[in-house]
Amino acid sequence: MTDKSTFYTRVYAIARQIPPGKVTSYGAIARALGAAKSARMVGYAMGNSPEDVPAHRVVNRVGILTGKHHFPGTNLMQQLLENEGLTIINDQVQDFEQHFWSPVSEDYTQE
DNA sequence: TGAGTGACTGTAA
DNA sequence: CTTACAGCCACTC
Repeated sequence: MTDKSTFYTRVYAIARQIPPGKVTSYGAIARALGAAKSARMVGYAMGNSPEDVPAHRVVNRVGILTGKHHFPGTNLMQQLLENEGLTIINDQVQDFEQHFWSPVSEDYTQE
């Protein structure tokens, strides 16, 4: 715990960069860190993510709130996303690709 | 030190 | 189209 150079810390750094009203996938964050195969670790890291990390903006590759059960509330994650202006139906983000935000795309120029 | 686990992803049938 | 299986890395006990 004394060393913050863990993989988790890097995940938090990316998660904090997620703008409001946007969502991303675990694989996208993992890929941004250069460890695309460690997507599971990303989700696992979210379980220990501090409150300053919008973990509710992180979903799986299909836009489903896979980690909503890890939130204190039953549907808190969904409520938070809806509060961001997103539409959640059946624990799934509607127009996920439309609200998808890539952590690596921040270096790219928006078209 | 070793084995187990996981908020995932991609490919196959 | 849907369902199933295997791989993968980093962390904890």
